Order: sequence, then structure tokens, then C-alpha cells
Amino acid sequence: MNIGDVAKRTNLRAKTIRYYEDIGLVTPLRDTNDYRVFRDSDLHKLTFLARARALGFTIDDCRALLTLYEDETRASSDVKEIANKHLEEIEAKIIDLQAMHATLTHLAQECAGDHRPDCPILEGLSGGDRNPSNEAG
Amino acid sequence: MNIGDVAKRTNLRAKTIRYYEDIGLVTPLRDTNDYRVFRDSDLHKLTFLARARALGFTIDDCRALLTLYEDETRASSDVKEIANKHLEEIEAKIIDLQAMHATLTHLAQECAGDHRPDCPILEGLSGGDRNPSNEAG
DNA sequence: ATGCAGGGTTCCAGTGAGGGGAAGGTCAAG
DNA sequence: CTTGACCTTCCCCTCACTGGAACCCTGCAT
Repeated sequence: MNIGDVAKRTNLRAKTIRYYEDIGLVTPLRDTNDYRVFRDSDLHKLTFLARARALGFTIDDCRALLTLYEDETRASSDVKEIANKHLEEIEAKIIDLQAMHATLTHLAQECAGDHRPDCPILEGLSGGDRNPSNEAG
Repeated sequence: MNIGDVAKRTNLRAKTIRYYEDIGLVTPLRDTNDYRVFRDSDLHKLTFLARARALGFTIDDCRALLTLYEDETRASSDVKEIANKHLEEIEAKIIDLQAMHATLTHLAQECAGDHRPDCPILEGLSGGDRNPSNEAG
């Protein structure tokens, strides 16, 4: 199978697949014309990678997960550890974003949003009343 | 004021402040020894930038906000528009992260996490049962 | 045989928002 | 005069790709 077909089946872009080969995540064969030739096993790996990336795992995590995926003697605890670590990072990001959202919503609510220059958003950013992040770091 | 003092007061790193000068967000004066000399107005700008960045605004948004901040004849609607656009982006990110979190939590819950190789997480990633992202794109 | 569209290949450069670190100049204190 | 803490510029590195140039290959119609 050529790279274009693999791209369609995995919903990855050809560029991305080449990149994944570059960094050693997959190693397709080569035809006599230098075209990449993907076996079923390559397709499985790339599908796996696409799903792991869609869940937000870093490439490094994906590499580790792929190694575990291919290791029949793995311990599921190793997989779960990676997953739990990632879950914690996701939670931290959500909390950060929710804090930003709350602060910015508060500021935006107080802003008239008309032709006048008075703007509580700018006042808040310039250090006016409330602290958008942490003042005492 | 030298860059180190400004860094302490703004909670920005010296590297970041130099970068902000590089991309034209601030333009401190220079002493005879080439040291940057920051005026109060520079300090205000950098404080503003630090807060805006802490709220997740991109550098481009920060530049626009800073321009509005300095423009006494601005319309607050221009500020609010940037803020609302950013709020939407934050909301979209939160939704994405929550979806990832839900899927991964579900997979992790079903994983024993012991010495055995059986792992619903890996099965889910390899395309086993549920779709982690969108199957029909 | 030729033309062309639509694959494929490599390589280089850029993204955002800085970070790391080298090599060197400057300043205040002892 | 030396030490250590500053400051300067410069260049490469990050992460996970993306875009584009320049070129080769394939299949089909003419």
C-alpha cells in the first residue's frame, strides 16, 4: 500500500506519516522506485498512533505505548501508569483553562463593549483591581 | 531599571523580556554600557503583557491589546471582541480536553493495571471497540 | 511517442513562545 | 586584583508537525 492510501485509511496526512518514519515510529518497506510500501502491521501501528495522538498523548508517550502494544509480555500496569499520568496532565490543563475562562468572563461581563474607551478588561490586565493569575508566586 | 529588576517585578524571565523587545512589544532605552534601561512605561507594558499571557492570549492578541491599551480613543468593543474570541477558543479547548479525559478515563477504568498483559487501553487504541476520536470524519 | 494530472521522493525552512548555554563585557565589594 | 553576580549577543533546541520547492514515477488519453 502506498502512502496516500495509508493516509486515507488512518486519517493521518502523508506528511505526518513520513515524519513518523523519520523519527522511527514506523519503518515501511521500499519499492524499487523508492516509494514507501506499507504492510498491514504498519497500518495497525499508524492507526494506533493516530488514536493515541487524538487522545493527546505526546509522541514520546506514543512511542512507549507502541512498544508496550507490541510486547506480548507487557504488564498492563505499565500502560495504565502512562494513561494515568496523562490524565493528570489533562486535568491540570482543564483547571488552568477554567481559571482563565472564569477571570476573563468576569472581566468581559463588566465591559460595555461599545464605542467608549472605558474598558474593565484593559484595566484588569494593567493590574487594576483583581489578579488574573497569581500575584504571590 | 535593569532587566533583572524588571524580571522580578513582572514575574517574567529576562529571556522573555528580551524576546518581547526582539518582536517589538517593548522598546527599552539603552545605557552607555548597552544595558537595557526600563522606564515606568516599559514596566507597565510588561506587567500588562504578563497578565495577558497568563490569561492565555497569544502574542498577536497581546500586541493588539497593548495597542488598544495605549490608544486613549479606543472603543471598548474592540477589546471585548478579542476577549470573546479568546473565550471561545478556551471553551473549545476545554471541550476537547474533556472528551479526551472521558475516553481515557473509561479505558483506564477497565484496565486491571497489574502484571498481566491484557489491557483494554491498548485494545482501545488499536481500534478495538470504541472510537477515541471521530471515526466518521 | 507525447502530454498531462496526480501520485510519489527528498530537503529546507518555518511555526509559537520562548529555553539553554556559550563567549564575553560590566559592576560592586572585598 | 579577583570574585561573583550581573548584563550583552549569538546560535541552536524544543514539539509535532506544515508548506513549499524541485524533482521523479505512473497511468491514461491522444
